[in-house]
Amino acid sequence: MNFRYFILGLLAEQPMSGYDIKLFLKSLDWLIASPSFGSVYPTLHSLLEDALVTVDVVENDDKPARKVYTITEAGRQALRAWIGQPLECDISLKTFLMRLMLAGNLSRDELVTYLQKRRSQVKVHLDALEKIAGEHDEAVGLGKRLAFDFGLTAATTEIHWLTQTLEGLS
Amino acid sequence: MNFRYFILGLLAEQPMSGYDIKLFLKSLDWLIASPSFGSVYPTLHSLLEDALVTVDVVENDDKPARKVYTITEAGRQALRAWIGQPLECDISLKTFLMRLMLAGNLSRDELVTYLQKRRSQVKVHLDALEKIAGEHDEAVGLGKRLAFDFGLTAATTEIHWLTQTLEGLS
DNA sequence: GGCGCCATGTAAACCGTTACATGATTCA
DNA sequence: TGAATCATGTAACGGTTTACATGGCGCC
Repeated sequence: MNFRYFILGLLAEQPMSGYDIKLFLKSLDWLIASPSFGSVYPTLHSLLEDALVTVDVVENDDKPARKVYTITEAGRQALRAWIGQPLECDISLKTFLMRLMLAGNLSRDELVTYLQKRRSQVKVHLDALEKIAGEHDEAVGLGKRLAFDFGLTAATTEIHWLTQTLEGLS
Repeated sequence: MNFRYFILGLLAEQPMSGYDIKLFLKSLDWLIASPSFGSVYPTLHSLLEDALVTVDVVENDDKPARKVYTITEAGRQALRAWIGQPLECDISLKTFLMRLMLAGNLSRDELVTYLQKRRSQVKVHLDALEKIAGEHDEAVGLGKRLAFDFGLTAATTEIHWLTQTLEGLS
C-alpha cells in the first residue's frame, strides 16, 4: 500500500534514481504494483526532507543529469522499525510481497516467523472462503462460483508454497 | 479498482441495502477487497443520482429502516457496457475477479473469450517474470528471490486454473 | 522533422479511508 | 449500565493517477 517504505527498502540495497526505481517497479507491475512518476518523485522528496536519504546529482554528457538517492543511517533505522512492526490483520498480498522483497533486512528467524504468520492468516481466509462457498453452493451464479473456486485454488497454492519455502529455510 | 460498477453488478443479481453490500464485500475481503461504509454509501448515492438504481425504504419495527437499492434498466445497460469493454492491459487480479463475479451478465462465448484473454495476459507476465528472475539469479537478495519464486508459482497456478476452467466450460 | 527514450517535476482530480455523528434494539 | 449489532450518513485527510511542462539525445 504505502510505497514510501518499499522505495526506502529498495534504496537500502543500492542507490537509485527516481527513474531507476520506476523502471524496476514497472517490471514488478504484475507481482506488486507500479506507482506512477507523479507518485515516485514526491515520495523521494519526502524521504529527503525527513533525512532518510541523501541525493547526489550525477551529470552525464550525453544523457540528462540523474538524481541518485542513497539511504542514510536514519533511513536504515526507520526501515528496520517498519519491517519489525507486527503484521496486524493486514494480509494484503501486495504488502506481503513488498515486505518479503525486503527480507534481506530480516534475520533468518524473523523471516521464518513472518512466513508462518502469513500462512496462518491465509489459512483463516481459506477456511472462511470454503464456508461461504459452501453456503452459496448451488443457485449462486456461475461467476461467483468460478471466483470462489479461483480463491480456493489461490489460497491453497499459497499455503503450499509457504510450507515448502519454510521447509527449505530450515 | 472502481467499486462503482462492481456494486452495480451485485445489485443486478438482487436488490440490497448498503449494509448488505458492505457485509458481502467484507466476506470477500481477502479475495477482492472491502471498501468501507464511507465509500459504499456515497457510491450508492451517486448511482441513484445517475438513475442507475432506485431506492425503497423498508421500515422495520424492531430494527432500523433499511434503504434497499434496485437496479434500473439504464443501470443494466451501463453495466453491460462496462463489462463489454475490452480488458486493455489492466490485468489487476482484483479487477479480473470483480468482473468474473459478474459473469452472469455474459454469454458463454464472452466468458470463454474473457478467460482466454486473461490467460494470455498472465502468460506474458509469467514470461517477463521468468526473464527478470533469470537476470537477477544469483547475487540478488534472498527476499527478492523468494518473491520472484512466489510470483512464478502464482502465475503458473493461475494459468493452470484458467486452462482447466476453460476445458470445463466447453 | 518527428518519434521515442531519458529524466525530472508539478497540480488538479479521483477514490478511498479514517473518524466522527446519530439512534434504536438486544444481551449480559 | 454498557457493549454489540443494525443501519445510515458526512467531512477531512491521504495517497495515487492523470495530465501537463520541460529539455536534450539518437534514430529513421
